[in-house]
Amino acid sequence: MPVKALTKAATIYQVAARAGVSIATVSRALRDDTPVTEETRRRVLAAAAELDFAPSQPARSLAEGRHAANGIVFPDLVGPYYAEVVLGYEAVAAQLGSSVLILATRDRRDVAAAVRELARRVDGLALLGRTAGNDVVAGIAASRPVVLIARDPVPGTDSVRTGNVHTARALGEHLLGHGYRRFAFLGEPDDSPDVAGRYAGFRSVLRASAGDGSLALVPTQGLDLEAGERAAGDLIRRGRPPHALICANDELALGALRAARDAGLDVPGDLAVTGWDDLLAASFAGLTTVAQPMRQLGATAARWLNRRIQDPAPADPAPAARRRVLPTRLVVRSSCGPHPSEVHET
Amino acid sequence: MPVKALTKAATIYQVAARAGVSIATVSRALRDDTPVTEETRRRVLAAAAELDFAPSQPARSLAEGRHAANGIVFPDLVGPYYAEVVLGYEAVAAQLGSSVLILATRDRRDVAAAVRELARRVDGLALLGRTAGNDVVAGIAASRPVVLIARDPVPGTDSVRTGNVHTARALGEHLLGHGYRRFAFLGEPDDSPDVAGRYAGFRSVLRASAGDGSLALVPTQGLDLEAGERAAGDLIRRGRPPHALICANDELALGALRAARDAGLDVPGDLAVTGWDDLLAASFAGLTTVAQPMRQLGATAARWLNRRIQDPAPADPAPAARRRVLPTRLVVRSSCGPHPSEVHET
DNA sequence: TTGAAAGCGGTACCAA
DNA sequence: TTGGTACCGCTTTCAA
Repeated sequence: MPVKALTKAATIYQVAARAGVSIATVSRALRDDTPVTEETRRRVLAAAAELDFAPSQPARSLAEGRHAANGIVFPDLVGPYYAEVVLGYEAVAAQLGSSVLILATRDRRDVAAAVRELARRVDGLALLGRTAGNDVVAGIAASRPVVLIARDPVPGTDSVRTGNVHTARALGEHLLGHGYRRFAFLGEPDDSPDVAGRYAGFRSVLRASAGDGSLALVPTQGLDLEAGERAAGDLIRRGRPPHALICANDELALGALRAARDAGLDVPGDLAVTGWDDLLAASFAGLTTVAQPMRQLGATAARWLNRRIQDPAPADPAPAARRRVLPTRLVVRSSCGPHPSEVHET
Repeated sequence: MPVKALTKAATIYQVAARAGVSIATVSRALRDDTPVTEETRRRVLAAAAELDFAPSQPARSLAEGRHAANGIVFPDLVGPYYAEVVLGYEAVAAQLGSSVLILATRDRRDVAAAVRELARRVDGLALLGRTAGNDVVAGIAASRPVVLIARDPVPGTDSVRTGNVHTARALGEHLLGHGYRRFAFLGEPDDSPDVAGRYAGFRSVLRASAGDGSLALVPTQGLDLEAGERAAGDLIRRGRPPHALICANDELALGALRAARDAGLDVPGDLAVTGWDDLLAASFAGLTTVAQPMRQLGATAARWLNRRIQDPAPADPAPAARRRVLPTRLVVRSSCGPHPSEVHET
């Protein structure tokens, strides 16, 4: 079979000529809503098929005044967290007839420009985490629907997130139940609202517990495995480690587990460790952690965007921003102490 | 600060009017390549800024005859594998000035239609794994550059993949070196060319080794953790398990580890287990496995597409399809026997 | 250096 | 039910 040469796509004019009708009729026949004789439609479809015709999306977007595409911006895609969110977003967007454009801000120079550029190509936009400044968000939200995911709300903009405080409390109570009293929190609350929420929630439990518990904050450089290993290692070497190490996420916790192992400490005997996210690796490391409905985050964002795009969006009585906090779930494993497979719902 | 109302974007005409020039001049001033007086440019830029002007991408695409966007199709995004590939792709595409559209075929009804639809929106397309039939690929490749990633090559179409046979051999030799003789391969070679390659490579080692080794094929339903757990569990219960279980990927292997643990078998004492992919979880499970340059797969695809799009693409002496096989690396851990941290490059 | 105008490939209104 | 045609918003000759 010979390799077909790259052919430039056929246009609606060629189809019209071939079918012996006007381009208006071709357009109608192809978008089967409008009145067209069965015979005419047949001829048009035949011509289109012969020419392997596919309408130009830019032309269509220009004429229709919509992109039929949504965007999603995320910091990264390593670790299942963002990937799951993106997946949930894509699934719903596709189902609602929109393509999905992605933008990873990872190690990009000018994030603001990139986000604005993306905005020019989509009907609506989801921003995951702290990927762009509030000013950028506000600027974009002025011209098209925006939904914030897992991020501090910006006035007038929709946002979905998962609960941190509530489950952090549940975690704290669980650990107090184990009898631990000296805690350390691994992570930088200033780095992300999620971390801040987790820290705050945990701290509030200790405060409420009649003061018989201490909590040290151990800031980390980032949220990855190496950062956890380093910070936990330092903490351990400094002597007199806490009873329990609350890590802002699973990667930090996995790093902490490594550090503990390297230092010859038994987990949870000498040191209890907990994480957040419930990565696959957490299950194999026996890590007590918190599971989040990540896919639902993305799905909700996509659904909301679709609604905003559909609706006329009344300009003056500015529509109230939607807010939603999805529930998370405490997953108890062995790293926090001896009781195998209890699971708390929150 | 009041919430700004959704405003329809300004057009080039409004900018032109405001700056007191023609739209042609605005266009030139904004794409700074063409000759425009400094004074004129200043006025145009000012007007554009005041109106918060951003050119319409569909209009631009239509006029320029290019989308300035590439697409990537993948089965899923769970597990780091695809995510990494997508990330590598996005990074390079962005750097080369293209936006990225994604399409997850996961549980979609009409994949072929979705892929064709995506093709209408991009200048070039990368297909990851067995996401669309060869006929669909050929059809799309006729009109625009396509690169296949981790998939059997289609005549006339570029493709990048990682090596399977070679490293599978290295793995086989390593295990023979451990003294194992009775092997089982977990996975369905017919499911994917990768699995087929790994199986073939491993088998060839045994064949070459003077026949003193046996290899049973244990087909699985899919490549996920549960499938591995089920298949390995069945195998173990059937009695007389092999010395070593070669799993087609890490998820299967992790499942097998669970099954072994549940059956009270010691790994690697009673049963050695190996995987493929080097997931994060593999490291915590002490799993011997094979690491692949996933990000490079995506990056290479993006780079090739860009080149194809740039070049005139001579139609008649049909340009030869590019092929590349990226090297993989054997990662030896504890699950295959007692020698802690040796690492083979392949 | 600038402006006028012809596309780019569709959609949709208005007549016929 | 169909055709003619005016847009959609931008790029890019061609002249001035």
